Amino acid sequence: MKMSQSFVKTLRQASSEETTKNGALLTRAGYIHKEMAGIYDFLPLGLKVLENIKSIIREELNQIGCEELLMSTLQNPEPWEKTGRFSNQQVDIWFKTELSSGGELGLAPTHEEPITALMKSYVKSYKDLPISAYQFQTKFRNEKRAKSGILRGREFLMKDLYSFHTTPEELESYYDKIMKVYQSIFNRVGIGDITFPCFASGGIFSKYSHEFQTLLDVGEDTVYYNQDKSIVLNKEVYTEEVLNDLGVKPEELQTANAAEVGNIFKLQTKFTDPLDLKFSDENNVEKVVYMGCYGIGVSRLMGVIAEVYADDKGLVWPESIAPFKYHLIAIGDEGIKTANELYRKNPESFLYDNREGLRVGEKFADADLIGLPQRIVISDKTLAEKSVEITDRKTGKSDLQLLSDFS
RNA sequence: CUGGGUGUGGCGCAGUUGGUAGCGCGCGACUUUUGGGAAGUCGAGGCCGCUGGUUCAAGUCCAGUCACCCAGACCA
Repeated sequence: MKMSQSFVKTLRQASSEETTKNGALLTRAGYIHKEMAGIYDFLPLGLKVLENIKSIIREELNQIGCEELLMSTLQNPEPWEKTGRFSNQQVDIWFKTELSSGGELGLAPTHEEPITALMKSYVKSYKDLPISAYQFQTKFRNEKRAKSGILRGREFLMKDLYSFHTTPEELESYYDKIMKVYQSIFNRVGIGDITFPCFASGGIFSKYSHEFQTLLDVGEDTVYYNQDKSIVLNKEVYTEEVLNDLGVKPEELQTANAAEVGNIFKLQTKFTDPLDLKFSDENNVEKVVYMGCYGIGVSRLMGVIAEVYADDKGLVWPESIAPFKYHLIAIGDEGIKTANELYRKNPESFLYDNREGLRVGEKFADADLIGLPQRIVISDKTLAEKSVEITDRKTGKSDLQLLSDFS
């Protein structure tokens, strides 16, 4: 991408409304634009990061046989009424709207009901199971208090996966499988070492669930963990009973702030029962389908990663999700000529700061702010060595590398 | 939702006891500069969140309303 061709501009100062690193830096660097509290646009660079995260998730899920689909945002109240979740008393974060004919609709805050209803068209026999289907979808939740940049929004991108099984045992082993896949996803996006499966409340679904919590100062959750972090539990389930279940004593636990980046539930028949999703077994006996659901807040994850890696100069992206690998800056006529050639050969790899009339200092500052893994500078100085200068964003270390290595 | 705070050019802010707005950055043009956010000259840009009220006169006072921020509560 050539910066001269982008409508986006970096900002020296973020709006004072952005009080977190992720909100302020993503705004300044031109990744996001705020519409309203908890409602953001993703600009070209931000979209690329989102897409890169999605690709990693997609790869990992497809690898274990999950199928991707895309469901509707507008929700028919009918299946939700069968589980009691259309009522504002039960679920108080609905955005609702209506048809011109007067009928009521909801904007999906999640998709357990519609996907269970959908599966009724396709699940008849034990031969049809198991099924696992996921989507990347914009969810709407009328949060009383949106905050922390893109960490808690009213409109956000979520990956939601649902699995359907013939027995609780099959659900159990699938759940364990997803747990491992999630670890792998969080490793690949660069936060594996500070992200842990965490015992949490099952909410209205079940006694316990697992959250994936990333240790983070601005995280909204408080977690307790032991030394090697093999046991992590959310404050909301910090009771004597739970500590006994897990076999830990209070004095063995430390506390930290954390952000929930994923959550997995064994729903059992919580939804399949009221929505009447059944199958016939080998003996032609009708049974209720067992179900699990597994979420990752994709846009939140982007914010968490920004927050985790950012330094005082700006963003620092892990290479796996960076919008581009290289930030290209040319100095002098010869430098520009060489940079143009380099860019032409492989435009996908470079964010090329070819803006005219800027001093290099500004370009360097913007490169630090935007946070691509490596900055490449081409000038008379480097060309004299038939080289380019490569600076690692994270360590700040510079090296000359032969120009020929890039062709 | 409860408590506190804030709304003034794109962004950050200042506006004394009421007398129809100013600074910095950014933006545009030109000149000189050019390996870490340059300098000069000229210039554009605001019915002060919105509505109503008090007053000869409201950015300033009063009431209402909306939005945003923080803390808490909530969070499938």
